[in-house]
Parts: sequence; structure tokens; C-alpha cells
Amino acid sequence: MYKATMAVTGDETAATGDMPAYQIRTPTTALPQGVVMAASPGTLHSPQQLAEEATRKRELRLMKNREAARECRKKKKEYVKCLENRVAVLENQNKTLIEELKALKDLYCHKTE
DNA sequence: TGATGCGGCCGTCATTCCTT
DNA sequence: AAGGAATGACGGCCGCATCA
Repeated sequence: MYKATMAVTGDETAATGDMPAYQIRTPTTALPQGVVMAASPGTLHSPQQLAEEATRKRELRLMKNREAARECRKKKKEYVKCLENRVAVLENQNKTLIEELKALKDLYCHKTE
């Protein structure tokens, strides 16, 4: 949703270049706390062990995705806040420019009279 | 005071995007 | 192409405000 908007405007770039900050994907190497690495697949044999491994993998995936979702929402909120700030700045600039234009018009009118 | 609507947060699933 | 991370979409839960 907000990604599409970014693609259109194309000027909300992060310090890193042409990529918006909220889209920068930095690979995380650290495993979340409490996560234990499984034995290598070659050491698993019985259906019981295979089922346990599948369950473990699923729980790990869910846990990682849970964290990712939290992080994603956080980034999205920051991005929206950033856009709102930008809107405020641009509105102020616009206001200033309108006033400046008005002043220049007044000056010009008085000169020609 | 219970019913209802609303907004925010969360977890999960499905899909997209990126890296290797 | 496979695998993992990021994100969109959806539904559930909770707290708060409003109303009858």
C-alpha cells in the first residue's frame, strides 16, 4: 500500500541512496533467544523424529514471522510519521511562498501607480 | 449498565521480493 | 530455483466512547 505510493513519487529516498528507509532489508544473523539449532537432517530417522522436526521448524518460522511483523509495523508507523512531517514542512513552505508572492505583487502595483 | 461501533495492536497465512 | 525476510490481508481481542 504505502510501497506503491513510494514507487510513484520516487523522491522519498533514505540516506543510503535510492531505496526508502522502510524498505531496506538488512539480514539478521542472530537467532532469537531460546531458539536451539536442530540436529542435521541426516541424523533424523523415525517418523516421530521427523514430525518433531517439522513442528520445531514451524514454530521457529512462526516466531520469526511474529518478530518480523512487529518490526514491519513499527517501520510503517515511522514512515507514516515521516510523511506527515514532510507534509507539514511543505505546507509551511507553500504558505511562505504565497505570502512572498503577495508582497512582491503589492510592491509592483505601487511602483506602476 | 449492557449493547454497539471504532481504532489500535497482535498473530498468522499468503504472497512478493531479494539473496545466494 | 530455493530459501528466507518483508509485507499485505485478514480475523480476533481489548479498551474506550457513545447511546438507549
